[in-house]
Amino acid sequence: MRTDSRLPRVLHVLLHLDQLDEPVTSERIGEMLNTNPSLVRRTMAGLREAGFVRATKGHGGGWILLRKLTEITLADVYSALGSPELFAVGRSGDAPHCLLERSANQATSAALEAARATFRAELERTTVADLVAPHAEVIREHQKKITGGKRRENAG
Amino acid sequence: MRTDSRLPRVLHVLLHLDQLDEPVTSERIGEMLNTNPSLVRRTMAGLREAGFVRATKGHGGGWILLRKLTEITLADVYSALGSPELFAVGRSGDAPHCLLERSANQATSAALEAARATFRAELERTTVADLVAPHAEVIREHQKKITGGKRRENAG
DNA sequence: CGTTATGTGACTTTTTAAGTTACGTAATTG
DNA sequence: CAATTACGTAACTTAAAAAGTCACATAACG
Repeated sequence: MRTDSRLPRVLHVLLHLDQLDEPVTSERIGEMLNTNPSLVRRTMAGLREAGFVRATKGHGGGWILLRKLTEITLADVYSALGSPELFAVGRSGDAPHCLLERSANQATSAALEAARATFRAELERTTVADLVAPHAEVIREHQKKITGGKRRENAG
Repeated sequence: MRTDSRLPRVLHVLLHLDQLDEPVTSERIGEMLNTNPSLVRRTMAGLREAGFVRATKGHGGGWILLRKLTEITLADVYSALGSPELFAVGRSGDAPHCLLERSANQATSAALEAARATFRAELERTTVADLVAPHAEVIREHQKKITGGKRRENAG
């Protein structure tokens, strides 16, 4: 399969939504992600169902954040995407008859599950707000330029 | 892409090779793996180049183990396969211009790299011989039946 | 020499995310 | 109300990589 890039993509979107007070259309998000609105809507659907964002229709509609980024972990986001398959490597078959094949599968699974646990732990201990913490200053500068005089409250 | 099952497959093969004193043809290995000889040869090529096995041509030819399974770690095997891409999940692009996208990518990469390190560590601390340690007794019994009275071949 | 078996290149199949198209539904504006 | 905007979603196409297949050259053995 092609590499699944939904996680970094929606993280990217959440960070942008946090910077903009008005609803952002799928069209504009599509430009940010270099893709089209329909795919954006499909990808964001999980986040909507999870209650992290809301999408409104009609004029002035689009996507808005419902929760602070400090209250959303990467694990939450990953789950909202349906917990996509993490690995490109896997077992050789389901419940094979051969004992040796089962041993080979078990060993492979053990290593993969250990890796998955590390991945989950890493996602769980990181909030979306944490992503930009290292760049907080740069981003704040950048945001000033964008929003000009308008006042804005930053989550995180 | 389809799930990469080369690691468990070659582990399975190594375990079988360890049980059989004579060279095993790609044809027979193909039966064990439910695939065809050509794919077996391609998959095993890395193990040959790494010096773990040798393939001999002609009558009575086939694959034999060159090293003890206690001396081969799963990490060795994985490397011999060319260290296939572990993850189905990945970043969203290469060196994106947008700062927020980069942050999203970095966070994703951080979690993936942590998971990869765990995977590697797990592979490194396991030898191929370890895989069957839990089943040593059962396998020893099984092997007796196979090599016992009749000279007979093991399926799958 | 004939048979067996590997080594390898070229091609097809399979699988799944990504991408695309189309259209229904809902909300806002005039 | 009508037009426009924007989401929601179904259906389809594209892309990429492992798996699978086929063909054939090469080498070893008897």
